Amino acid sequence: MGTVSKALSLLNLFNHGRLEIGLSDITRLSGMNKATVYRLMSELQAQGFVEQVGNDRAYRLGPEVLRLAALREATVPLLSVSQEILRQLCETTGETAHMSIAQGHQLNTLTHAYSAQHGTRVTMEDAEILSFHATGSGLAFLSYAEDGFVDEVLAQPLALHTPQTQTDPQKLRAALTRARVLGIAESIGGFEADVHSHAAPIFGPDQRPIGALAVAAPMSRMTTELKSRICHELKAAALDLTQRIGGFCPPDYPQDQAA
Amino acid sequence: MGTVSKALSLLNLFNHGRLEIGLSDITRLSGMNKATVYRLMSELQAQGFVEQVGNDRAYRLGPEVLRLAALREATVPLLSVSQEILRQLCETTGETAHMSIAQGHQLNTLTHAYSAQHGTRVTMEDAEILSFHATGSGLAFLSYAEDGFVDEVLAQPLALHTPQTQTDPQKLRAALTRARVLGIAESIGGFEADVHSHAAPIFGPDQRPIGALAVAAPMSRMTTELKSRICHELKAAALDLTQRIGGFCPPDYPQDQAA
DNA sequence: ATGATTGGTTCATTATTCGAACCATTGGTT
DNA sequence: AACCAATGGTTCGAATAATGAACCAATCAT
Repeated sequence: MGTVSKALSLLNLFNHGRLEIGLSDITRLSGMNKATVYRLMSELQAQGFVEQVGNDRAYRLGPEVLRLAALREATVPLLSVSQEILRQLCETTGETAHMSIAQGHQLNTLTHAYSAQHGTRVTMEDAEILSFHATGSGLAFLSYAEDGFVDEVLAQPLALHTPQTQTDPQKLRAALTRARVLGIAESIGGFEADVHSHAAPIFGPDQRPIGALAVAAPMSRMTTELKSRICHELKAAALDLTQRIGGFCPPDYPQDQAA
Repeated sequence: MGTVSKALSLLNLFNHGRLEIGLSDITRLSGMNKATVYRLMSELQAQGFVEQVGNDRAYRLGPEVLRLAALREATVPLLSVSQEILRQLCETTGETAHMSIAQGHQLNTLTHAYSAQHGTRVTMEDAEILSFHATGSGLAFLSYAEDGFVDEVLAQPLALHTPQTQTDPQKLRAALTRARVLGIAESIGGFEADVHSHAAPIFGPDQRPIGALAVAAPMSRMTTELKSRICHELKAAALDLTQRIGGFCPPDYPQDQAA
């Protein structure tokens, strides 16, 4: 691994539970030498990717990432288009909608929208890490991911987020096959108890999945009627998003007959 | 300059006019060796900071920056708070409002809001590079920046964006002094012809400026009455933003008497 | 066919990164 | 007050990784 990758991998230590990290913690978490970490962080800081704050000198992500994100949006308007689509999707379904993308072996939520229709709702955080095997989004992504990638994910230890989490690779593969037929994956209480989520993959210019669009509802509200409305709206929304960011569905992706 | 800085500096080659760049162009623009550039870009690509697209293999910013930006927003909600404030600011003033932050020797717009009040308006792009000496935002930032920083900026050649651009360091310093007294800087047609912009600095936790909030109006609409409304609203908005991101105004920053 | 691009690769040389040990401060315990 | 265990930060010889001129292969316009 080159120096640049090492430095950038340090940025992956930050997450919602660890927005600020001190030098010693970074050293421990990364397993690198303290002097190395210090130099790398200093360079990241000089470039604005992290900043040091407070009297404990803890590091946190810097403002430079905002500029880059704004430019990325100018290149591929994934966020802005998603937000528009999510606003509509959460209204037509009455439930929480969110979008996430895969980066390496991680699936991250990037943006979400709530419906005002019900008093209770599934709540979300942006930049949250989802697991592939326990969420609708993850399964939707995997259902059209390369075989090798699926193998890698299923070969790793699969966390048991709730008592309902499916961790049997055999059964997960069966779920992926079902998802490929429907174009929609679902998870019933697999990540958060009491949450039933449906998701559809989003595709990039190379016809490979880049992430997923999902609708998450409290299990108590899930009816056959709601389920079919969600599936219908979700597929339309995911297709719309795929196309508007310049992507293409693979030829074997099931299209709705009525369209 | 370390390897990490070299790699990250390559990301600065991207801008609105150059969203995608081929290997040879990056080599030329950066002045580095082609093999070096190739390796650095490969590492950036492996980490998701850039991606290669199309049959010409051109590089563009990757999705990883979105994830980091979402996390940065969770740390310091600069963007989301700004957007809320800008929506209000553009309504009360009837003119285009925008927010920009300084990173190194660059000032970048991050987000903006248009008013629907008039048929004509000043239009903006996010992630646009502003110049310090020719914009209200730049002068607002400089008016409370460290002396050394001001010296550095004014020592560089100052671009003449329009015939009205002020490039005399002497007169610019005088403008900064005026801005310090008012808490507001202005630029009359200095960056874009026909645009009159007012701006107020935004401060970080260390009482130093991090960027600026600005209102840009067509010169033809600028009246004494509008000017005073803009100044009033702008100062309130900038103070609000500063406080809501955990920042503090320096003690010598002029507060409105009525508050 | 030709010549000039392009993206990508090789490998000996060289310069940078690495990391154990060290320093200076801070904050808590006794 | 003395002590200990943290913290962030620094040093310098040894080890490693970055460098860049030259080289391929493919594409494209002439």
